[in-house]
Amino acid sequence: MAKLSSVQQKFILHWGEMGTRWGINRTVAQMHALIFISPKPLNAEEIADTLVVARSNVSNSLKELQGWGIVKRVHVLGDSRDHFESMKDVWEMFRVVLDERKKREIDPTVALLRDCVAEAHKDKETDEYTEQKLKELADFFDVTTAWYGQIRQWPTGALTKFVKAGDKIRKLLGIGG
Amino acid sequence: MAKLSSVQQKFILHWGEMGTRWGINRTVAQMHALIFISPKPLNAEEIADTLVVARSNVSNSLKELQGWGIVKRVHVLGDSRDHFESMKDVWEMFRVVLDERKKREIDPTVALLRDCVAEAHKDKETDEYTEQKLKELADFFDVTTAWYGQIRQWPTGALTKFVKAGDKIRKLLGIGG
DNA sequence: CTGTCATTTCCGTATTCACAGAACTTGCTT
DNA sequence: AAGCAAGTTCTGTGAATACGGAAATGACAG
Repeated sequence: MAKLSSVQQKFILHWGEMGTRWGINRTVAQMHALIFISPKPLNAEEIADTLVVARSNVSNSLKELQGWGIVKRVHVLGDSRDHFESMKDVWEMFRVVLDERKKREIDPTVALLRDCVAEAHKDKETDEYTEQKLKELADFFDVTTAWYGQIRQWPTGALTKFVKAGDKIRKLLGIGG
Repeated sequence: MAKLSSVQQKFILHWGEMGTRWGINRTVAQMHALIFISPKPLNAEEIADTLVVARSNVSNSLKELQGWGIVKRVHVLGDSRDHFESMKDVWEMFRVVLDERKKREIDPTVALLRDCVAEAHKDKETDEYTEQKLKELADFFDVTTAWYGQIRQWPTGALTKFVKAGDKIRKLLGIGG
């Protein structure tokens, strides 16, 4: 994988750009792309050579990816160096990322919103309207996270079934469409 | 709203941080927070004064927010200046943002992935495994976007019903849990 | 114990991005 | 038609972040 094919390059560059759009460092995302499409575990040097970035950069970015839980350190027989491979299943990979983002970002946000609502209710300076809007936001996150909590444990493939069952679901819930 | 209450400040700052985590400029997110919790439409100067940022910055950020479709220009009787207000309904607001992100980021990604898969299938340099993984990614996005296409048109409140109907849904889809 | 290889940490530089202020444009008012 | 107010665009500066290279640490073999 030292030399990338045109297709591999295209994908890795695009994935890097996607990363930046979602608050993920470009090279972290590129590294993830590379490891994800690699048929075999890669060591740090291979990664650095392939993407033309410094070893130190690779080291830090690998730690980041492992922090997200989507890349794991593995060992290759007869090679003392650390190797890295990606979580293989796409569905599980996104589930892991979403779980992590929920933990890091959504949960603290809901907590803060609840605090704000409580405080706003007491103080005199905060407008009634503001309090209402913050409450709506908090409720929104509560519902969506509860809902995510349900579907996250569906087996892979259930979502496809769900899409196909569209009408039935609507009837079951008694909603228009 | 020229002077912010402690609660308002806390929320606006947090929302700004959240923005950066999701690839949105901090002050753009702060401005959105401010406009969202404001009981009345705000003009550019008020926003600049309240958040202590330059008018030019406000002008650009407002354009950005309008580009996302979650802030609109409105007029106030007896005032020639432009005023701005946020989309009021939280659910619709997030629907709009998700639609936009799908259009800007997901759709082009799927298109690129399909290109990559097709090209990889022809060329000799790209590993079979890589092709397989890219296909899985593309399929993943196809299913999730189709699924989003369904629930995005559910009326507000349907998601709550959905959460409560958890078991029934699972049975209907014939999946374990 | 010593030397080698792999990895991580540290630090200064470089690149990128955000932003303020000025210049410019538009449109209204008289 | 000149002046003013509001809004936008442009440009240089500053801050934040990313990154490369050097130094340090750790792991192992002889």
